[in-house]
Amino acid sequence: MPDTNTPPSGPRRWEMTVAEARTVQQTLRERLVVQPPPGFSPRLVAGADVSVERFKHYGYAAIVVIDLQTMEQVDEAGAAAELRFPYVPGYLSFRELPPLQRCWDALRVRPDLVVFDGHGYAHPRRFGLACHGGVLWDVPSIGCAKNPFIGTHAPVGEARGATAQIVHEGETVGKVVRTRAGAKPLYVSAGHRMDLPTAVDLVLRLAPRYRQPETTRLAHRRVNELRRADRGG
DNA sequence: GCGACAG
DNA sequence: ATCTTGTCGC
Repeated sequence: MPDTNTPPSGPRRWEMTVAEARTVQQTLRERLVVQPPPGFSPRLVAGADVSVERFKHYGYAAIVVIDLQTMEQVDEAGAAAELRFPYVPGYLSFRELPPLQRCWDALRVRPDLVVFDGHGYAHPRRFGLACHGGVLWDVPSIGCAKNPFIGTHAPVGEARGATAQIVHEGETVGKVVRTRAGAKPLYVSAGHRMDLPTAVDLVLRLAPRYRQPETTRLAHRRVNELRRADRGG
């Protein structure tokens, strides 16, 4: 019987079936906090991302931390690891969190917020990657995906800052956010210790110029460096 | 039953 | 996610 990845510490096992993973999601979901801490004003913001070699089961993960005031990087950690869970829509966290966990453990600073490259609350069981990671690490988090997953939404305005609600099963689970005019919008949802308005506000602050939040851009650049540097060596 | 389906 | 160059546009 697999461990349920009980936070905040203890042995965590990732060898499990999709059915078992679903049970883990439903169990951990009860720990999800849907409001940010009182007076939440993050300074250290982390971005997490994973890169996978095509047709391989090897992944390169990275977490990069920036100071929101200066937008400058203040810490970073990377890790290469075998991905022991397949990509199954709805269970992305079980594939990406193991290598990201190693990055998290290696960080020298404790971020006030983590932005994940994937959905959070906008998930079939309301427990996407950002929710799972946030609960495991007990840190406020945001899900910021490049593509839609669940729900429907009205057309998004063309101007930067325009948004549209993502509705699923009669509930607003996230928002489509235009971070840059002329670019595809982002799909934002709350993770742990977070709410939708705060998540949208932070994503726009983190992406003043480019489509993706600065945290995601840096993490993405880092994992690709790790992947390219590893082949041939 | 059929199609859809984060990275 | 990854395979991939140049090219159109602000």
